[in-house]
Amino acid sequence: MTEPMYMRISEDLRRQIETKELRPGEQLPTELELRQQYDASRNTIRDAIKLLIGNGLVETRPGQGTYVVEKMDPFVTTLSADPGTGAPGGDGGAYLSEVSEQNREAFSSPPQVGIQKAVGLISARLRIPEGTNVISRHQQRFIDGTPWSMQTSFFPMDFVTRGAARLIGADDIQEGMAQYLADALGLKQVGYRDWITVRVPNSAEADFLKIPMDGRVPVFELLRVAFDESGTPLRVTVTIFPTDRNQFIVNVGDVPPPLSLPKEDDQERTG
Amino acid sequence: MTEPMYMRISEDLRRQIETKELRPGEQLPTELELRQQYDASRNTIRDAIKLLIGNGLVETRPGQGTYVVEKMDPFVTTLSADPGTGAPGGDGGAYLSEVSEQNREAFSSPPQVGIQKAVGLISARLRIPEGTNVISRHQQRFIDGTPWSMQTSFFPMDFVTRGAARLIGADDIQEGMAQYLADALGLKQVGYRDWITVRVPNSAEADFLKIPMDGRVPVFELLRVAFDESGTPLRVTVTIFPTDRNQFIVNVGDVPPPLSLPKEDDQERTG
DNA sequence: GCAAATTTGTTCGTATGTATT
DNA sequence: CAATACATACGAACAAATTTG
Repeated sequence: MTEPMYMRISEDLRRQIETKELRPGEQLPTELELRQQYDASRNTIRDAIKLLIGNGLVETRPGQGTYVVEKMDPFVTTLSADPGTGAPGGDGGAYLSEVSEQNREAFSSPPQVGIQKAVGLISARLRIPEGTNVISRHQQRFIDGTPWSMQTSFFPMDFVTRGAARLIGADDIQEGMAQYLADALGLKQVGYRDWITVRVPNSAEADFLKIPMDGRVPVFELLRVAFDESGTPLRVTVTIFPTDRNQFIVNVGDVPPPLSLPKEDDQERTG
Repeated sequence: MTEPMYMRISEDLRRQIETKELRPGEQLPTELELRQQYDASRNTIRDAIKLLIGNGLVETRPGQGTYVVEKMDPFVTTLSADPGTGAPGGDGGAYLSEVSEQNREAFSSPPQVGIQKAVGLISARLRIPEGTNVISRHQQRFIDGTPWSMQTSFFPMDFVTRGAARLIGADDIQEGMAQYLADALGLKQVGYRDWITVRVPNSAEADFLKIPMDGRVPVFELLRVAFDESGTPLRVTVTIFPTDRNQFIVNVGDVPPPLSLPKEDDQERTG
């Protein structure tokens, strides 16, 4: 009796989904039907479904119903690459190639370029005074037509005056940002630091990523600071990924290639 | 008018917190008071507070009230270490030393050791048949008295029969697991792969980590598979971290040491 | 194209349970 | 034990999105 009703309902529905009693793509009973099945109020049913959404097991479509998510393979971003070699995963340059390796169709919107004053976190990470102008480049990304991530990169303004004019152009930099900064300014990127946090989306993020704006689906915030040989920050990139369809992998040392893409989302009870 | 009321209330309260109008540790008005202030129902107030909890800005204490979280510095786990050198962050061995570097007091519960049958994800990652016996070692961890993470490691059963008897002892392995396996079995760990996902906690996790069990605070699930020189998995470790007080850092290539611990949680609007 | 029916989203009100002071 | 405050659960109404006739 100690376990709340919404949790028991959620666990029962989860079991049905994991045992394929409810198949991917299938519609769950409506809230009204579930209310009758479990003899609970509509709000209690909705509390139960919220937990399933947080687990990425179902999605709700207003006006239609609640559906078991198609086992859309989660997109896996590898944060660590062979140091020195190819561009790292998750970064602008490597995005398209990494996606195509997984037999998926990637698309990036043209960059929305702007100039703004660096404040707070951005100025601190770029190590420039608050209020200094910075270039921002914002892109929205899709995989197989599904909105996947939102990325904004920030560069010191003087990169442009020193010769990297394409930074303020609204065109993709095909060769990759690290390569372009090396070519245009002689700045050699030797490493980066990623900082991973989780929070609830703001309304702009929820809107683009097609996730509920009430916080049931959190987002990863990946903040990447790239450095040159002298340890000077070259750029700050913030990427937002919805947690219901994104995962990260970090390889350290010698590791064998993955056997296959993860296909199980099993919740092993580790407690 | 398009933005729901609970969201506008949440944003107003967030502004008050970020401008220190409501100071860390301070109690928010009670739900009843907020209901009067914003002329909203109690459920709407609670929806607004849910978003603040998801952002790690406030916490609710039943019977007491809702409080602005003390700017408990988030614990930052570094997933990538100098390859070859010290034990990696987040793993059992390095946990205590990494924490003390941040001037914090760490404590690990004695391991709860058991033998269970490998199923699903565990057997797949250890590359052993389903149903094979594995050793599990479970620990709960605290920092400065606050529950911080729950970790369970899984080892093939034959490690014990081959000489690693301490694996089934309920004592800490002080020298670190990688070192012990090298000493006892001659198995040399040369790398590992981390796989980061986010989900809602189960009731056991919510109970220990002192987070609401209704999914307002998600958890990181960090799955680490360590490999030896031949690419054979040595162990699988699953660690659960509540997202409201944990962050990860990944360093790739040459990066300068962090200037200081992150102290700002500013939500830069990146959209 | 429009209206009705269906389904989820938001908001209100109320009552009772549980934890803390 | 009583008071306070959050947690759970019930019921109801209207709005917004979608599908169907």
